[in-house]
Amino acid sequence: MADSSKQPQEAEFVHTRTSQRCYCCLECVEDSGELAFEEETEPTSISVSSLSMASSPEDVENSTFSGNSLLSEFSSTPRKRPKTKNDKICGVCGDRALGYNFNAVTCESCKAFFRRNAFKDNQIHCLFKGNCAIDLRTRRFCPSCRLQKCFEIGMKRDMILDETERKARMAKVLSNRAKKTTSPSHTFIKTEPLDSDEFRVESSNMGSPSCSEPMQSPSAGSSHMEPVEHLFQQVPREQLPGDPQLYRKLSDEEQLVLQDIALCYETTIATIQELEKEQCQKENYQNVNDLVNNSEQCVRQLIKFVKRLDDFRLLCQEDQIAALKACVMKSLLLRSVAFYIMEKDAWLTLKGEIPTSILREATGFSSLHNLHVSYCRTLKAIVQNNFTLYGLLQVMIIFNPDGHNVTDRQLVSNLQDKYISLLKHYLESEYSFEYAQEYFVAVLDKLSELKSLSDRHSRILLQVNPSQIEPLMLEILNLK
DNA sequence: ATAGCCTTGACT
DNA sequence: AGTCAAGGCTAT
Repeated sequence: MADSSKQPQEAEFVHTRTSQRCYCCLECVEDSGELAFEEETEPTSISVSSLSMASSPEDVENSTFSGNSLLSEFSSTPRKRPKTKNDKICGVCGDRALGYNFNAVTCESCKAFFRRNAFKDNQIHCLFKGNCAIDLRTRRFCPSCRLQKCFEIGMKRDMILDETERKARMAKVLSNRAKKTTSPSHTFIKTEPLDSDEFRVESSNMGSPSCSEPMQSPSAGSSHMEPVEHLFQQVPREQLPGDPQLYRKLSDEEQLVLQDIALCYETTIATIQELEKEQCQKENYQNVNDLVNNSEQCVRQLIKFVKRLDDFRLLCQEDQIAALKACVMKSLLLRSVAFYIMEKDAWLTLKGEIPTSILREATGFSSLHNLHVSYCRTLKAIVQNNFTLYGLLQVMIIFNPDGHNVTDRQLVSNLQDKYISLLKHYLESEYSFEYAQEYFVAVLDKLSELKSLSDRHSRILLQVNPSQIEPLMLEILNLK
């Protein structure tokens, strides 16, 4: 999903992806974004939207600048590309440029510079007045001003692949290489499994990969947990009917959408799994402020996910923001399920495994803790590590017609319907018409349950001290 | 650390 | 097949 599917311009991005995968191709082909892109004639303008104070979307995502606005995250300010191959000039230093790098025309060296330094903006400082001239000769002298100029011309640091995406990319390269030398039978992501161990964590990282194991370690035996035998029981694979007629045959388009969603969700969730498992650092989770701030990475991943979701672009900008804000808490909860380790009653986080008890200790609410853990266990029993299901759930959460401040509720509802239907089809294709029903009901049941749990969590936000909350979280949770 | 070159996958 | 835009490698 990483790679060059990340296109430099929002308008083009929509078109590129939708022209192949989206249900609404006709609309997308003639999408006004594409037309606007062609008609735009001011190549060097830096759009200053009256609605947006941020100069670039990554201001939002990384929240290190002031004046953030989520609006800028979804606004497209297309610039026309240079007409010919050879008249490209690096927008940073004026050196010869070969093409777009991270959304702006730059030379190779500024491209590499940006890749190395885009996330160090608060570590490097100008030794002069912060307005050093940057040209081919002086570009090395002041990294701070060079980086600032990179941002000014529109370079986007969220286009730099993160560790997970890089690994995915390398995995693909290696897999292709292997294919060339050996047999060609390899699928990168399957959409079948509920019993899978293709949770692509290195096997040792998650303890036992099979969460359906009816075992509970002694350390996990808290009283609030349902016994495993009360959890959703999957139909053993050998019990499923053998006759292909009893399964739905997904259309090519449905398969593509499902694959896309699964991969999207997987890549935005896998970062943490790649990290080495360290000892728990409970001191990082002492109060609600810490809980909120430690969720920032998940919110960034959520933003990445929605940005890759074709249908999300069908919403107007205001609804995109509204839908995003409205789904944050539920999305975080869903992620907590994905990161939940049943055997240990813990979550895998950036800082290692954290026992779920931190939720009780940080908030002071053991009832909330019980509810949350119970939710993790019950949903995990259903979804296990199936990214297709997580992805579908995430999409259905995003397209919530009841979302606060959403204006075009009918459109949002229609989009949700589409994915509910896709979920049903998917389950029918995996578990047969006979068994799909109970999965379907179970999944939707958990989806509706999410609302009350999310409301409970939202209430503890009253405890936060806004002055101690990261800007992105302040904005997205409306804590300002 | 920088910058040029190379390899690669996605897309046209 | 060609183009584009990612990341990797490596001499400086």
